[in-house]
Amino acid sequence: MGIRAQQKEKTRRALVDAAFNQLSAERSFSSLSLREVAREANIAPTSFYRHFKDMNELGLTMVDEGGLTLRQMMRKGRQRAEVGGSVIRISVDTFMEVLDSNPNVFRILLHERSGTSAAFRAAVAREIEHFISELAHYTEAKAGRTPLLARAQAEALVTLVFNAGASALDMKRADRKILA
Amino acid sequence: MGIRAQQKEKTRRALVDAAFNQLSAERSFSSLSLREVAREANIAPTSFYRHFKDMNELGLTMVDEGGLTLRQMMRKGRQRAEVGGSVIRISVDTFMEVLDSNPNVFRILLHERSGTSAAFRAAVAREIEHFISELAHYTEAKAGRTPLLARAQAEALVTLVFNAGASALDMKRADRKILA
DNA sequence: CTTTTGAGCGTACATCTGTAAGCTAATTTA
DNA sequence: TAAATTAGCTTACAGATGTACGCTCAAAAG
Repeated sequence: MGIRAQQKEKTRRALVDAAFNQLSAERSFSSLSLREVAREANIAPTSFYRHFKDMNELGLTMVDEGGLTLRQMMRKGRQRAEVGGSVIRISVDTFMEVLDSNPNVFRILLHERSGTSAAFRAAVAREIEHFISELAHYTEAKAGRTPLLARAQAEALVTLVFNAGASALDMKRADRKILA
Repeated sequence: MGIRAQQKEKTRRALVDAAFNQLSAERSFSSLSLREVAREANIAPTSFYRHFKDMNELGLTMVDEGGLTLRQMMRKGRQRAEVGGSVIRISVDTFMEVLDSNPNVFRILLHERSGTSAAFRAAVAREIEHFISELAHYTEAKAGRTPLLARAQAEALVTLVFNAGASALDMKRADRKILA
């Protein structure tokens, strides 16, 4: 990759990271302005357009990237669990760890799931679907579930964990343990 | 009530209604501006302050009012069901009707549940808690559930229905029937 | 009847927003 | 080496926002 493309990628990353860093319990993606993100990334507002058509495009990138990150962490968790223990227990625990280390990644999925952009909602739904099918395939292969049951259980688990995750975001560590 | 208080109440209603009417799949409460709401209610922007301290206060009023409306409709549904039929079936059907006739009331609860204001999230959580305990009391009294089981079932049902409701918002009537 | 209150208005202002236009300078291409 | 490309910048502008201030005039209070 040429010097030029390399630098461009770096700035693009700075934009994505800046946006993720600005997310918090009090700040949703849709409340971020293009200028704020550019400021945090240390580029001129108008340079933003060299990387994304608009804030919407940035947001969709973040949803995709965030979903991928989350899935990778969950996969890592399941691998660690190969040794033994219930899939559910492991999944829940891993998820709680994710919540602790990457709250903003979860936040954007959670918030935009019920957001105002149909494209966002669809993107989040797609990511959640990935979670479900990965988990279902896992229990099918490892625990010998029938496809139908595996799917149904995975769906229920992901829905529950997602909702519980939302509550957990507002909790202190001690209360999270009880919730888990 | 004096003429004056009467007129004030009328304007206040106009504000709340204006805000509800501006909600849609593409427009969340937090994206509404004070000026937009005032415009829709046909008052000067600065007159808004005669009724609410800020947009936040309006929003909390809407969450409270919306939650109340929803609960009343669900109660009506259960009464209609006294004649016979499963509580679950009736609850789900009633809820779908509500979604059809008052989508914006549901929208604000759904969206602000994962919103950026802790006060909003708490308010929504309180409303959901109301739903749960009302349903639990009902099944306890009518179907003879033990308190613990009634509570657990009510919690699960409300969570599931709420999530399903979110999906249903994006569906056409035919698909909603399948979901129900 | 006189005084006080307060809902609603108009004006004004500082601040922020997205984005258009055009330049610069370094990299890439030919 | 010369020409073309392009990431990032500066300047600029029109529009929107929240809200301070002070006025009016009808209703309420005394």
